[in-house]
This record gives sequence, structure tokens and C-alpha cells, in this order.
Amino acid sequence: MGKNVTIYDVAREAGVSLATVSRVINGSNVVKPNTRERVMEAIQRLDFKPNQIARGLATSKTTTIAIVFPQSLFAHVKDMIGGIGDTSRRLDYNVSIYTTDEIGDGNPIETVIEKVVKSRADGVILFNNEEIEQEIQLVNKYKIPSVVIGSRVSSEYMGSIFIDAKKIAYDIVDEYLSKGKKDIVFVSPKQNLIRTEDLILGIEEAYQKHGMTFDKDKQILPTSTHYEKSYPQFLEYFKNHKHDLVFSGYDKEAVAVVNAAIDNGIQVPGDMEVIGMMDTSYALICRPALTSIHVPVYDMGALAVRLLTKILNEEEIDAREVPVQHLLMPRGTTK
Amino acid sequence: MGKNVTIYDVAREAGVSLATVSRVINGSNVVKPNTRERVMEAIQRLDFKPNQIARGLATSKTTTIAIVFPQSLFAHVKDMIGGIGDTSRRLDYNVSIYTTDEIGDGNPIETVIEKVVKSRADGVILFNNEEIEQEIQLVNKYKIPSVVIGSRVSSEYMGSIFIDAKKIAYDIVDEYLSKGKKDIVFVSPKQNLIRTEDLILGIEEAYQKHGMTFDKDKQILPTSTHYEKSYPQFLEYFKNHKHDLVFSGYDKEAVAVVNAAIDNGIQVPGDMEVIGMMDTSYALICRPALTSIHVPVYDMGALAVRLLTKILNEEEIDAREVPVQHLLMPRGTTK
DNA sequence: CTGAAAGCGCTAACAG
DNA sequence: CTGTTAGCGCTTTCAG
Repeated sequence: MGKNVTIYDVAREAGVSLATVSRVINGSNVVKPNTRERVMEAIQRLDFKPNQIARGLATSKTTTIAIVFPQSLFAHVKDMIGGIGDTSRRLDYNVSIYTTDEIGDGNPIETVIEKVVKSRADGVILFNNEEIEQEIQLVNKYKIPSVVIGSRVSSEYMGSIFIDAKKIAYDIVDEYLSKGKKDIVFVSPKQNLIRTEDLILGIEEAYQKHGMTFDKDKQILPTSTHYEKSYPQFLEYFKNHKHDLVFSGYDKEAVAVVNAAIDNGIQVPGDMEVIGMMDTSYALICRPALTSIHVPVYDMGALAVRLLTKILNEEEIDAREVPVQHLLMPRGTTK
Repeated sequence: MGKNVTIYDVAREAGVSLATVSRVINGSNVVKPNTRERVMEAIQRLDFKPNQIARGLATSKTTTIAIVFPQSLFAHVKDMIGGIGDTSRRLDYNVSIYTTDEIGDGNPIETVIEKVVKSRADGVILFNNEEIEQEIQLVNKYKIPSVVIGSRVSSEYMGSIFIDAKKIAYDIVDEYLSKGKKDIVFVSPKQNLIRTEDLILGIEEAYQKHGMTFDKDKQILPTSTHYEKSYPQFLEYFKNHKHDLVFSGYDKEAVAVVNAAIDNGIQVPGDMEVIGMMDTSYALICRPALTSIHVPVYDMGALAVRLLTKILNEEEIDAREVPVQHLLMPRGTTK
């Protein structure tokens, strides 16, 4: 708004050339202290704020990273934004958000990626979701440096931060199977930061180890991410169902299971145990408190930014695929 | 990465001048259909993506809006991001997020606003919080067009979207007081999208109407936004307290109250009623389900960007301060 | 209807 | 150590 003060104004005010001003705002150490001081004062006096856009044009760097995800994944992404925000702030990057889905016309995700291309973001952070394959493909096509969270992938310009979903599922199921509790059911919310396929793979493997087979048709319960829908669904379901263990891909749906089960007179954890995932506030609020798998979401966000900037600056990278540790938080819904 | 294709390349490919290419990508209708076609084809063939940065420099418009908020307000902001994202996508704006606090050195909020100034965002959306005054002041200082959500303010370049917090509190308290239930307590989380002062004002007014006075020292219970802290606090508190009504500034803390009360043998709503605010998922998950004030957060986000773009485009604006309706959702924690 | 040319505000060689 | 001079990729008068 109005006439912004430019580097020229500062140069004139300080009695130097614009090149010198550029040098001091970029921290070049070849400027004579005396001159630097004069320039600094002029900057102060004029309240000069370097135009990032102009700088961006000149350097072909925007120092902004784009994060793209479907609206429906927001519940997962939000916890990471803390880590993403803090870290990018510390590293002096801006972050722009691009959401896919919800508005459906044409090919939304292609349109969105196109927008980030036009914006010339230096890099992008993707989140595992149903369309991740297409997103990855597009990002690679445009050779945008990127890191994806929640899925194990890498390529020349791409890295990833992930948890070992398969192992999580395997360990849990293996443990129950070992105790002779074989009636296990997996609740699968539609969108998920954690790869559902991997979870299921882990479950299958555990069943296999125990010489049994996991029946994908009967032992997987697809459900909605909206409590208003999942709860009634389970309320109905548990009228004539009961299992040794219900393992859910996300806490919120696990809570729906707990509440619905209890409302059908099923004792939790007495008659049936329940385990959620992500260790969110929902787990704490649930009565009894929900046993859940803790995933360090803040750290994942932070690590993603860090890895991305390493790729951008072509720093030494020891691993483009960085795994992150999970932790079972035993609470009231398991024995 | 690599050599991006520019408007020059397209011009050459199409055998026209760059001015013409510029015209067609900007939808000018003075270009001969024939020429336009040739250019379009060239754009396709070269997969040309106009550089927004360059365009930004030339037009001194970035078509991006910045949203700034403290990390601690994230739980509130997240629900609005849907509306903000969808709407800005529809209007073809990018959105950048800037978070304050958490990293504390120097004057964070001043630093953050400075960043948005440097980024030359066309406008900014602010959210009511403890530092909102300073944020507003800075944004006005730099004459950045803006809208604030959750607080009723306006000025030349500033509008706002808000709910009538005072009325909400007044109505509720008035109703209980009328029924002779005078032992009312207000639970106040630290950060809040809703102006706590206004809520308290409404409560005071209701008490006044009934010839009583609201004791701010005893009837206001400050608490943490972390369930891990609020729940234990209330567990202790309700060992020797009980009220007619507990009204909370946010659902999550209301749930902590419900759980803590029940764990102390207090019947909800039999012995004590509880009302939350914002009508989040927490309210549904709570047992019994929490009565809460519904606030149309998605719409607030959408309205905010709509209002902001009106300010940006200097469109006709009938009201710079737009109120939004709330709605009491009676559920299991009230009679 | 189209092209030439002058910026937008800054960076980055290249001289000096 | 500092100034000159080209751009970065696009928009926008101004001519024609």
C-alpha cells in the first residue's frame, strides 16, 4: 500500500549505491563497518523492509515451502504444523498451505500442484493419503524438492519421514495372538496419515506366523472419520458383535468403538479390548482412557522441514528415508 | 529447478511477442482468436507455468493472504482453515501461515508481522488472542488490509468476523439465574478465540439484572488448555466443590470438568450441569455428551477471506464488522 | 489487434 | 571495500 520504500531510497539516504545496501541487508562481511552503520541507520529511519518478491525474482528462490494435503487429513496434519511452523520459522522459511479435495471440479490435485509450481515454492511437504501416488508423481514430474510424511519413499529430490506401521500392527497382533486372543478386528478410517495397507500387512503377517489367516472381508471395519457417523455405525454393530481386540487406525474412531460397545453393555476392557492410534486428546478424554500408539507428530513435522531444507541446500544427507519411533501408551481400554 | 520455461519461450514458439502471450494468459479479450489459439498451443506444448513471483513484482500484488496466530490457538484455528482454504482457493488466493509464540526470542509478534510485510502478502487474517491488540496495531501501522476473527473491530483497512460472546454468556446465565440456580462458575482457558472479557461481561450483566453480583475471584476458574493439566486440577477441585452450573470457554476444558466431577461422585447433569463452547468433537465424545454452544467456524473462515478480498479489491462493503450466529446444542450435561 | 520498451525491487558478477 | 550494470520473468503504457 502506498509507496513502499525501496533499496534505492535507502541508498540515497545513506549516500551509497544500492549494491552496498544489498550487501548489508544480506549480511555480506565485506562492507566497511562505518558504511554499514550509515546504511543500517538509513534502514531504521526509513523503516525499510526488503521486498521478498523482488529478491525472489532475482535469486530464483522464494524461501517458502508449500505443504499440501486433503482437507480431510487436517486432523492429522494439524499436530504437525506446530513442528513445521517452529522449524521453518527458525530456518527462516515461509510456509504456504495448499489443500486438495472438498472443492471438486476437474482434477483438483493436479490443479493444486500446478499452483505450487506457479508459486515457485522452493520445496513441498506431502502427507500420506489416498491420492499420495499421484501427488508424488506430479511433484517428481516438476522436479520439486519434497519430503513426504507418513510413507516410505525417496528419489533424487524426495525424502520421507515415516513410522513403521507394519511393525506396529504386527507387534500388537502378535502379542494378542500369543495370548490366544484371535478374534481381532481392524477399524479403518478412510483418510489416514498412516498407511492402512501397511497396518494390514503387519496384521496379516502376525496371523500367518501363528498359522492362521486374517480375513480381510470380515475383520476389517471401514468407517467414517466423523464421529456423528462412526458412533451410530458401531452402536448398531456391537449389538451382535464382540471381539477380543479392536485395533483402530485412529483414536477418534477407537473412542466411537469404546462408547458404542459400552452402550451395548460390553465391558471394556473386560469383555473387549480397544487400541487406538496417534495418542491424541481423544484418547485421554475417553472413559476409560484409551490405550493408544503414540506417534511423535510434532517431531515428524520438524524433521520434515529439516530434511527438506537439507535437500534444498544440497547439504550432506545421511538418510533420505527417516524412520521415527512410536510408543504404546497403555491405558484403560486394555488389560 | 532446471531452466524454467518463460514467457519468452512461449512467444518464440508461437511466433508472437511476449506482450501477446501476457495478454492471453491474463485473459485479455483483445487478442485475435487465431493468435490466441496459437499461443495456447505453445503454452501447452511447453508446459508453461507463469511465474507468480515475476508477476507479483510487476503488479505489486502477490495474491496471497497471510494468516497469523499463536501456536496455542491452533485448536481453534484449525476448524476455520477449512473455510479459509476452500474460499481462498475458489478466489484464487494462496494462503501462508505465520505462527507466533512458542519460540521466544526478541519480540516474536513484531518479528512475525515484519515477515508478512516483507512477504508483501496482499492481506492478513488475525485471530483473537491475548496479543491481539499489538497485532492489530502493527498491522494498521503497515496499513496491511486485514480482517480479525473473534473480536469486533474495524478501521480503514480492517474488518472483522465475530460472535456476540457477551450475549451468549448473558443468555445462558440469565436463564439459570431465573430458575434460581445462582451458583454458577466460569471456566476460563488461557488462550481463546472467543473474547473471555466479553463472556465475563455478559455473565456480570446477567447477575446484575437479577440484583446479584458475580464474584470474579471465586467464580472464575482459570485453567490450562492441556487436558493432562486441567483434568487433575478439576479432580482436586471437585473433591469439595459443586455448582449449579459450570460454563466453560471451550469444550475440552468442559469435558475435563465433566470427567473430574463424575470421578468425584458428582452426578452430571443431576447434581451439576455443564456447558461448553465451540461444539467440537470433544463434546460428542464426552459421556454424557456435552451441551455446547455451536459456533460456525468454517463459515467464519470463509467469511473472513471473502471480506478480506472485498477490502483488497475495494468492492462495495455493507458491513466491515460482520456478526455470526451461534446456537446452543442441548445434550446430556444439562437438564 | 500486436509489438517495443520501460519498469517492478532486488541480486550478482565485474570493474575499479 | 564500493559502484556500475545486467538481468530475474512478467505487466503495462504507448505507438502503430
